[in-house]
Amino acid sequence: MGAIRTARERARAELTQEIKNAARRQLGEVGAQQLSLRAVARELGMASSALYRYFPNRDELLTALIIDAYEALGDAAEAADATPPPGDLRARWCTIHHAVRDWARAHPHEYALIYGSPVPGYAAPQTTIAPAGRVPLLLLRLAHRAHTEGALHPAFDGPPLPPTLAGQAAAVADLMDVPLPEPDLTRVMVAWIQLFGTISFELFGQLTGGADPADAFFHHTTDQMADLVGLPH
Amino acid sequence: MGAIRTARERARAELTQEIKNAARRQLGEVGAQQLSLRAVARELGMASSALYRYFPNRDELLTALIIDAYEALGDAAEAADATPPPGDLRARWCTIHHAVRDWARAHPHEYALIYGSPVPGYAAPQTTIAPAGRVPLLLLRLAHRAHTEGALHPAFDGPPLPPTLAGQAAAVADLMDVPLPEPDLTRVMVAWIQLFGTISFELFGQLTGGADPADAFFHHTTDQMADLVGLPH
DNA sequence: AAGAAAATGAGAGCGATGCTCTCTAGTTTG
DNA sequence: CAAACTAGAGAGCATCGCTCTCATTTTCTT
Repeated sequence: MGAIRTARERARAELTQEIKNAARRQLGEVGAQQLSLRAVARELGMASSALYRYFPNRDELLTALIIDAYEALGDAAEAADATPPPGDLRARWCTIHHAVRDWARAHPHEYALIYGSPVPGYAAPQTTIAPAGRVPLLLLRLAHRAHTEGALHPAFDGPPLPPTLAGQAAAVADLMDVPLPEPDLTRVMVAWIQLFGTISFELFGQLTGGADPADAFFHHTTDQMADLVGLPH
Repeated sequence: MGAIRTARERARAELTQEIKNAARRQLGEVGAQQLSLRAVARELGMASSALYRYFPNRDELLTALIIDAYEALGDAAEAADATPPPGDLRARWCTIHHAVRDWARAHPHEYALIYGSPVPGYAAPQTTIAPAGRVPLLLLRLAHRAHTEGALHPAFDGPPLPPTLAGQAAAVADLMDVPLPEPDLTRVMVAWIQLFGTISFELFGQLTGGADPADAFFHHTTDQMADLVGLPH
């Protein structure tokens, strides 16, 4: 399967990559809105119509970039997660958080592509769901390990879960294969939203005039969310 | 100043409004990306070039819509805030949260315009800052009133504030004219980010397969954040 | 090995966009 | 009333996404 048989297939795979690379470069320069197939073709020295042999339309190219971005972010988070001692769950939690933020600030347009407003009339295809779940999965597993070690002690209980929410949380636990009690899982979801909410606000300028630069605030909320979730010190 | 002198000025003011209205209608139908000046001009029965007498370019039109959207959201939040008994701070908190979510779901494209990824190469002009602060200001004032009544009791303290963050929080308190202790103000910021982070995730499809529909989750986190901030029951 | 089939790339072209320029008709101001 | 200003229309430019056709090259089948 991995082996590429004919020369044509090899050339096709390479050109597909080169197109994505050129597109990603332009994405970083002018943003998704201005990304133009013709400009990509120009950069590669080919006719614009030839691009349509590789991507049926502009949206499909963007979708490919979206998936790549999710994977790159997932890679960055997992690589960072491997740095601290595996048993130091809080250090791993914080390291992941900062890795996500660092990646977002290093690739703002790619971040905007996956966590900004989706292209209108564009529904995220099934293929994006799995890669999009990598970061929350990391966080869930950390909490789960703390839980199995009996070391998960949330800062406060909060209101009890209504049945609907408990059911959804159980479904997520099942889907992700992370058997965490519903209230704990819900708290991780809150922390997950806080993580990306903070980064989005920072990148999209909502923090301007408030907590900008946001380093201190981000560091603080990362810790606070670890407390909320209940990771040990 | 409010009085419009000449017939020409009156006509200009009206046409400016009609252009914005038509643009807002199209925004709701096709989204910001596809919003076309020519289509707006067509709808109004005028030449596309005539639009440029009113808005120097497409971005300026969008900026006008952005400001209107912030104001509409602020109006919705303030109107909702006036519903519960003024002394029931927790009810007001929850009502504001739900009003913001309801407005966002009723006007997803306008929400995406102000809380999605900003148009690339587009910096939010100064004129958007004040209207953008209306919702967080409401939340801050609620917390402040609870504080002056001695009724603000956060669910947990969390880590102590580093000096940088304390300074920024103090600056916000000063700017917003809400003299709230820095740790309390920081907690309100967390809740504010949680509010918009949750709505963005819901609207932009990140919750798909997890907490979707998000009613139960949203209700729960609203309450949880009220606990975190320390509003009385 | 030879011929059929499939994939690839180039070019022209369509309808549409944002925006500029020029010209005309009308309004306001001194 | 005349000069200055303003609003609108129309033509035009460069660009875009995308389609269609045609020639060339590669692969598959016999």
